[in-house]
Amino acid sequence: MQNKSIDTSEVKFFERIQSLVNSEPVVLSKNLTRICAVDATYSDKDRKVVAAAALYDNGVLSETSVYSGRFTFPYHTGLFFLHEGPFVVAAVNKLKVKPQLACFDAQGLAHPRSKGLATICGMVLEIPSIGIAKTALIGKALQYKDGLDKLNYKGRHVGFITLDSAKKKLFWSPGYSISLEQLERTIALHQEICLNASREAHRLSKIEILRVKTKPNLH
DNA sequence: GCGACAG
DNA sequence: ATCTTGTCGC
Repeated sequence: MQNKSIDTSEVKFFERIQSLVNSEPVVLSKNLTRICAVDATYSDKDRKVVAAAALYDNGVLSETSVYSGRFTFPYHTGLFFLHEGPFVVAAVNKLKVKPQLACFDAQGLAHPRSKGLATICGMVLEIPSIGIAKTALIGKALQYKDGLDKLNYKGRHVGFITLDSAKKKLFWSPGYSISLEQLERTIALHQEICLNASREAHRLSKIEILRVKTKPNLH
């Protein structure tokens, strides 16, 4: 049901392009203070989408942005970036201050073609990025450290698994211009900021779509 | 071959 | 994710 609106040749075509994506990474800042998260909320009935970004500076919310639009490309597993990417990228671009790290509610490396939305969007933005997903798309858990599992796929380490404050699993994977080692360090040092920013972005996009739905003429 | 499948 | 009411449980 979810992929009936995409032609099989379209799927193959976009998957191929995704596989070929490759770009020189920028460098993750040594002094990481500006971290943003971005999320989107949908109204499937009228195809409206609102993306919201929340920027934290030194652990404090410093700026937010919202982008409202209407989606055309449907959700299709593995091609999520085509569905949501344009909107979350637009929201991050509306921030006046450029983040040093962007967190996406999606996969990065932990993807069948190693390049989920977090990877693609970080590359488009030229901002180092990570994916923090609530469920896994691929891979299995391997015990690693206390409170930190590794996510493995086809014998490869592709990410980490943590538990949030409600003890629900979170699947972290490197996005653009970030190594697994840098991701592990980021989790150790900035996990709470990343999750606070994600919650704030989620909350804002939810609030904003209600406003958009109440005023149909504004979009 | 069949099922699963980020949001 | 969204569409949706009441309901079960800590």
